[in-house]
Amino acid sequence: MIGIKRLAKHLNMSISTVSRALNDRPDSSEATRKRVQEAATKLGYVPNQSGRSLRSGKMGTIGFMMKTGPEITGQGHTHFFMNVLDGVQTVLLRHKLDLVALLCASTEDADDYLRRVVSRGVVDGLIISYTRRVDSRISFLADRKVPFVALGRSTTDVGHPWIDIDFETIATESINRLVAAGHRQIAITLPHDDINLGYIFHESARKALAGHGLKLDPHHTYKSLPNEAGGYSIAQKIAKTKSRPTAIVLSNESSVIGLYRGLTENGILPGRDIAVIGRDSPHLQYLSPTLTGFHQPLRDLGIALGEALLASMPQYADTYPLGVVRKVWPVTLIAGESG
Amino acid sequence: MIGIKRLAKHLNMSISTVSRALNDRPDSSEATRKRVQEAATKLGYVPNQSGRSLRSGKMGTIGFMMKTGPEITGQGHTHFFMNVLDGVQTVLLRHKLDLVALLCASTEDADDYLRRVVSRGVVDGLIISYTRRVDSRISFLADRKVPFVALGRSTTDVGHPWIDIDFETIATESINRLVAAGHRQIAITLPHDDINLGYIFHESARKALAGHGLKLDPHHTYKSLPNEAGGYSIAQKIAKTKSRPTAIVLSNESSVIGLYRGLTENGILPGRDIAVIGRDSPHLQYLSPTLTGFHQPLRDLGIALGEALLASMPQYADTYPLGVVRKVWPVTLIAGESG
DNA sequence: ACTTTGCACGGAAACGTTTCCGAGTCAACT
DNA sequence: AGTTGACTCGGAAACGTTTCCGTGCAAAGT
Repeated sequence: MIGIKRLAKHLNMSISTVSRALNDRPDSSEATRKRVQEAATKLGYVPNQSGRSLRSGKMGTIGFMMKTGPEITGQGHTHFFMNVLDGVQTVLLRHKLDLVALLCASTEDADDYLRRVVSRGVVDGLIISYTRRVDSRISFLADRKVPFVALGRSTTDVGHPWIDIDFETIATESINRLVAAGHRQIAITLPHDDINLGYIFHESARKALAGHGLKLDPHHTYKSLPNEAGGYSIAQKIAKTKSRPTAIVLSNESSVIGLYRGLTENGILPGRDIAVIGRDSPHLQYLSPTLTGFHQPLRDLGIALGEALLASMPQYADTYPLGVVRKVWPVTLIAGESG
Repeated sequence: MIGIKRLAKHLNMSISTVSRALNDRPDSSEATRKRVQEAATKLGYVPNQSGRSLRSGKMGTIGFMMKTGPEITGQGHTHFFMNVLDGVQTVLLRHKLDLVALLCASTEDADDYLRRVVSRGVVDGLIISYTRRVDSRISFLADRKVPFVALGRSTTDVGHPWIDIDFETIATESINRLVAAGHRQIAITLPHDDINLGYIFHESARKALAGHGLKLDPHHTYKSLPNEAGGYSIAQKIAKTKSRPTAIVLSNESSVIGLYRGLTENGILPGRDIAVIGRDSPHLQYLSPTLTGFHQPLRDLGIALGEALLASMPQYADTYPLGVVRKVWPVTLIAGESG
C-alpha cells in the first residue's frame, strides 16, 4: 500500500503539493496536477480513508437504517426498500458519497443500535425509516446534530426533513372509489405497532367515510403484521365476524397474499364477495383476481430522500440550496379486478 | 466531543495509561481500569474510529455485498438475504464487529463497485453473494488479500472459504420424488445469468434423471429471472409447447408465484396437471395449492457464513481456529399439495 | 545489602492526510 | 527601480489513537 508520502518522494515534490494537486485545490498549477494524478493512477495510489477523515472529520458515507430478520420478510417490504435504496444511491454517487445499509439485527433494540452507530461516528448522515408516531430517534439525532432525513412523518418534530408516501390519498381515494361502487361496510387494516403511517391512514379513512356520512366501525379496523401471515389472520377474522365488511383497504403491500388465501379458503372470493384495494408492488400483478392498488414511484422517492439529506448538509449547499425538505410523494391508482 | 486526551487530563493520568485501561490491556492495574472506565462512561467518551483505525489499520466493519434495484425484487430473494444477514449479524456482534450491507446500485457494475469498496478500505472483511461460475471478484479479493467468504461456490478457486445451499439435494431429491410419483417429462428452471447455482442445479438434475434412465430434454430447461415475472414467462412457454412437461423443479423461491398465475390462466392447474417443486419461503405457504418445497435454514447459514469469515482472519484465531471453511448447507423437503 | 524480576506507568513516535502559514518567483503596475 | 499582487510551493502542525520503550518501584531472589 502506497501512501501520499511515497508518492511525493517519487515525484520529488512536497506532500502538501501532492495533496493539493490530488484534490484539485486552486493553489495548484495545472501542470503539477496532471503530473501528480498520472503518477497516482500509475502507482495505484488510493487515499487512506482513516487518515483523511481523522483530519477532516468527514467519513464520506451515508447510512440507511433498516431491520433484518424473520419478521421483516413481507415481500412488498423488501421490494419497497430495495427500490428506495436504489434511488438514494444514485443521488449520493454523484457526490462521491457511499451508501451503506445499517442493519439492525432482530435481536437488538433499534434505539440502542442507532446510538451505537452514531457514537462510532462512521457516517456523515443518516436516513431512518419505520418512522414512529413518537420517535425518540428524531430528537436524539437532532440533539447530536447528525444530519438526517426520515422516511415517514412523525409527531416528534424538531424541524427535520422528511419524505413520505401520500397515505392520505391512498386512504381517501380508496374509500371514495368503494363508496361510489356502492359499498357501505368498509374495513381497513392498520400496522400492529406505533409506525406513524398507521395513524395517518386511520384518520384519513375516518374522514373520507365521514364525508359520505359513514362511520368507521371499530370492528372493521384490523391490526396486523405487514406480511403474508398478517393478511391471513385478518381473513380468518373476517370470515368469523357476523357483520362482514363488503370491502377492505390494506395499508401495506405484503398482506394481500395471505388475505387472498385466507378469504378463498373460507369461500369468500376477493373481487366478488369482497372488494380489496391496496398498495401496489410488482409481484402483486400475478395475483388472481388482479389487485386494485396504488402505484408508488419508489425510486423517485429514494432520489428525493437523498436530495433532502444533502439539502440539510452545509457542504452541499452549492448544489442543493440549504433548507428543510418535507415532501409527501404522490401515488396513482391502478385499477384491477379486486375492487 | 471528548477525546482520550481530555479524559486523561481529567483523571490526572497519561494518555497511554488511559488507553491501556480502556482496552483492558494486561499491563494495566485493576484499580485504574475501574477508575478510567467509570470516568469514560460518565463523561460520555467514545473512541474515535478514524484515529483508532488509522493507527491499527483495522476498521471494525464487515461488508456484505448485495444489489439494489428493480430486478432484485423477487420476494424470495429478499427474504433470503434478510435472514442470512440476520444470522451473520449475530455472529459479528459478539466480536464487536459491525455489519453493513454494501449496496451496488443497479446502474453500477458489480466488479467496479467492489474495487471501489476495497480501495476505500472501509471494511476489514467481505461477504460476496451471487457467486458466479467464473467470478473475477474472487481472484481480485485474494490478490488484494482482503479476507472474504463467498455465499455460493464457484469454479474460480483460490482456496477461499465459502458456504452454499445444498442444491444437489434439492435437484436430486426433487427428481427422485417426481419419478417415484410416475413422472417422466420433468422440466427444470435455471437462472438467466452466470450465477453458479444454475450449473450445479442443472448438472445434478441431469445426473438424477440419468440414474432413472431418463434424459433432460433441452426444451424442458427454462432460463428466467429469479422473480415473479420470470415464473410467468415460463408458464407461457409451457402452455405453448407441444410436449408439455408433467412436472417442473424450480431453482429459485420467487418465480413460483408468477408460474402459478401463468399456468392457471392457461387452464393448467399446479398439483393436478403439472407437479411443481421449489425452494420454500414463508410467504409461499399462502399459495394454493401449497408448494412442495425445500426448507432452507437461512439464519443458521448466515451464522455459518459469519463464522467462516472470522475463521479466515488471524485476529480471531483464538475463538475460530484458523482455516478455510467450506460447507454445503443442508435442506429439508416439506411436502405440499403441488408435487 | 545487592541484583534480579515483575508490575504499573509516562513519554514519545507513528499511522496518513489536510491545511495554515510563510516564502519564493515572476509579471505588472506605479 | 521599487512595490504590489497573483500564483505555486514547502514546512510543519494537527486530527485521536495505539504501542514501543524506558523508568521507577516494590517484592523476591542471591
